[in-house]
Amino acid sequence: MTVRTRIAPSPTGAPHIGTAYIALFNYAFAKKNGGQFILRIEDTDQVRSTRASEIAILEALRWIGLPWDEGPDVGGPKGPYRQSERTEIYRQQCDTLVATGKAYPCFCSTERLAALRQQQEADKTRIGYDGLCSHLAADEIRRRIDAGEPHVIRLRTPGQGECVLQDRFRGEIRIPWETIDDQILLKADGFPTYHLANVVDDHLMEISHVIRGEEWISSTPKHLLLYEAFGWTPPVFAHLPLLRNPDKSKLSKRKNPTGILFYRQAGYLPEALLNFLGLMAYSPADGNEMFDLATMASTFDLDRVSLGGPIFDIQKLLAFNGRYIRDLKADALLERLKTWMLNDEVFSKLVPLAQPRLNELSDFVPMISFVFADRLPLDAAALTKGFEDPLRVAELLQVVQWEVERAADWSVDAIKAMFLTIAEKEDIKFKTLLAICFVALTGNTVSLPLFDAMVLMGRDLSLRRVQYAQETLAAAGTVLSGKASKKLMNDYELRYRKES
RNA sequence: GCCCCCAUCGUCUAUCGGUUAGGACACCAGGUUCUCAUCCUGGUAAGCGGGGUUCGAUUCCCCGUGGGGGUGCCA
Repeated sequence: MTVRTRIAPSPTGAPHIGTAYIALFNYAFAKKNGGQFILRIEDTDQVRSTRASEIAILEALRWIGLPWDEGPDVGGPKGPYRQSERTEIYRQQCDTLVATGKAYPCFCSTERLAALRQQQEADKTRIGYDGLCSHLAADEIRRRIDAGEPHVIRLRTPGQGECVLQDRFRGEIRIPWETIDDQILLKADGFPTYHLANVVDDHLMEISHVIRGEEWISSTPKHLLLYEAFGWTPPVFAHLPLLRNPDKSKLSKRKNPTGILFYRQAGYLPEALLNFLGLMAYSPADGNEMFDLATMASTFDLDRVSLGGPIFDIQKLLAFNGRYIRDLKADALLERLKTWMLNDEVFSKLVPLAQPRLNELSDFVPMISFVFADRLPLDAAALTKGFEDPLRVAELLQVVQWEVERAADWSVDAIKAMFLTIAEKEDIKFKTLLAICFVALTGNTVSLPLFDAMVLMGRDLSLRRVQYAQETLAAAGTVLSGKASKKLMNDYELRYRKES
């Protein structure tokens, strides 16, 4: 049997470090066995998926150095590799399930579902969908569909007994069927959910081993049930432990830089990052901590994967990165610096911004240096200058962080519009808001045009700077209490999201 | 609440019943160096608790405890 693995990211945001981590293990396992590694884009969420995010994901994976044998850009025999281009396949497959009674149409409204969820929450009996539509008579189903009533397709689950699944790392896992409700397979918009698309694609693309995050264990019974319903042989499942924040929670951008592109921008070497990721939940048999991708791919052993959730410790990554940089020959390092940021492409953007502010040529480098830095030395007092209540600054930075995360587009115009919105909603002068941001983003009260600089630094580094500023305030004792944060978030959701 | 997973230094981990429990990052001390960094040497630091199984448990089993994940017309 040919080993085929895949990484299946969802293009709904900045390419995540966790994606690279899972991809690395899939790649290593496939290559160790002379198999193929496939990239599949899971863009079944029409609302959140963007092409920009997809492009960024491919760019990030390419940068970090994990090549795929088949994918949306390079094609392959089992394409297309973008789920939004395969909807007809899912619909057909789903029809066969409905025809055999293994799945059924459900007409329940989202309102009813929300009420049901609320009720179950109150009764402390969370069991999910109650199966109201699972016993509808055939003629009624016909009638309602013909009437054009919106509906979804649900998978019929056993409701009793238990699902016994084999995890490559953990062995047998037993999950009672009664804890698994009738999962939606096809949404009202005709798009499949992850569960359907994932199973259909893994089968059609002949994926032999599904190496994915631990977060998927609890939905594996649904997947197994689907394989059975289709009469297909399921792949081997291997659930890797999740990367964690220092506080042990699932790695999140709130507490860590999680964007792959942040690491590129901050000046990490892709081979160092990859090596470090390969140390998460894994240790090579020879005990040598420093290894390249080819070595990992040729010696990889699933039996050497450990299951405790590893904390993504930037401190150690930094030390690794330093070793990699120091091991470079000087001329090779120079080349790295050029490809990184020190090149004419970047300078040509910077020169026109700096020129009006130059008196001596030697002013140039100090003026632009913040663009090339990771963390800037910051002074809490400079951030809160002119504000009676420093907590107000902490709030504003938090709002800026959220808006930067959600900005649809990363251009000068979009960033300007973003800040105008914030100034208006926060009832604060544009100028006053920007003063804080100048300090946070550039480390100075006077600097190059902020929005241009932010475009050059990229979203991930800009975001990180805002977080550094928040940390600086926190270190000076200006911290939003848990309660205040929560209130701020609710306020934010209401004022920024609902109306826009 | 319910279901599932996990558990060795602060962190990443080695150990696949018998070890002075090893390495790496961080930290501390010393040395090399015009400073600093690098580099070298040394040091502090761990088997969550309780029951079993066994001649012997960090290792196997059970129960607690702790942490994590899931419980979406998100993946």
